[in-house]
Amino acid sequence: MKVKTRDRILQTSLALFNAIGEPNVTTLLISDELDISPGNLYYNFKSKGDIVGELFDAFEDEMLDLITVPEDVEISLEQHGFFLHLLFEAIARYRFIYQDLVNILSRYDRLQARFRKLLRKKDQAFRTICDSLHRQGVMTTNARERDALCQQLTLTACYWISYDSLSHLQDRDDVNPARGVFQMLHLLAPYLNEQGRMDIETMSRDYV
Amino acid sequence: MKVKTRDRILQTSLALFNAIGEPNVTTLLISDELDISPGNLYYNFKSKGDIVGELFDAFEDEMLDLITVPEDVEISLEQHGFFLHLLFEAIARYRFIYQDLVNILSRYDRLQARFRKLLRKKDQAFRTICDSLHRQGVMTTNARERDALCQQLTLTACYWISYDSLSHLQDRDDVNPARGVFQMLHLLAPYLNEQGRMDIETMSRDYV
DNA sequence: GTCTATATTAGGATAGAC
DNA sequence: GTCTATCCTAATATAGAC
Repeated sequence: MKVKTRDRILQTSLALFNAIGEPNVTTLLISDELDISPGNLYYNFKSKGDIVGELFDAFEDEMLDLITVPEDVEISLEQHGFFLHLLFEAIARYRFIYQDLVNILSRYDRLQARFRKLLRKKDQAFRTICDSLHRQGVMTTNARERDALCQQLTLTACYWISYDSLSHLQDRDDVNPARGVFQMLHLLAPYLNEQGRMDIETMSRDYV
Repeated sequence: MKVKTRDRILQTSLALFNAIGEPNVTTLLISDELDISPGNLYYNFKSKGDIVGELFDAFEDEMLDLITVPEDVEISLEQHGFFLHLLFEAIARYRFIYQDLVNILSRYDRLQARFRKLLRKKDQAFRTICDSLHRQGVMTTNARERDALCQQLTLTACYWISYDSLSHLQDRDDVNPARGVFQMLHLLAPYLNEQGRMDIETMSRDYV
């Protein structure tokens, strides 16, 4: 059975947004890429903003799924690394949001509060993980250090992909989450015990 | 003597760009704000891109001035704090560049290489400072830690202002550099000796 | 559901009078 | 140097036939 036009529009829009930036993608470009007419596009979506909105819905769903970390189980460093990997993959899939964040949130202002909420939840997730590592004796921080660290993790998760494509003059297409995960783990490193630091080294080696 | 129209255009454009984002500022809005005609604006500047270009020139000058750190003098933690303060002030003055970075660099592509160069120089400046702190025995890192740290400092300097205005639902106008400086110093903290960590605490207290 | 053709705007930019 | 009037283009969106 054929994929519905509506879904093809979403897929192609996402790909184009990620590739050249949402503000640079016109509805005409999307329909051209799909070999359909602009009229057809507008039959399926009331506006370009609706396409963005629906992609954001999907993004939000994936994120919420991911960053809901249970508070009552202990999390190993390795699990944390895996979590980061999934997180950076999800971000990469919807990187258009991150690459023009201020612009997009200012033009589609219903998205602002929702994105902010995700940030807060992400921060909370990192906090839960840090606390778990602390309880296990893998990590040592006081409350202020932990808060600054988690804030730094949230910021880095948010902007790493932009920074990475800026400094590595690479194709906007092939994004390797490994460097991001690596950088995030290195933020934890100074607060880990000897064993933890060694684990991180091992993980980074297996990774690249 | 009156300020030249040309300069007033630059000032007002900068203010508007910072306030609502460069992509949202039309040439008509600029001329309206100044109570001059759009024709007058175009008499002084060939295009909107030229205004952006000239503001970028000024930004580049200020930055180059700032991040040229001498390698043969030792730098105290306090001096480093002062340097960061100046850096964040300069970034705040030209925050429109940072807030729509990908977008602006993609539309005015002559700026890309130049911005990248600034990033590299900034990274270099941090490296010089870290090395000096290391020589003074204030800071201890191996080469890899130092590189990851400097990269993290560069990234944070670049995006802190966006992140800050995102998480603190504040006016885009009043930007306090203190939080940014604070966050940057806290990235160094785990690698400092006892005295250094205490100095940072003192500095952050005096600061807020 | 899909097309073609067209309306509507808005933004960047120019011409020519003063 | 400054203004008014206007042009050009590109982008969003709609109408109506098939």
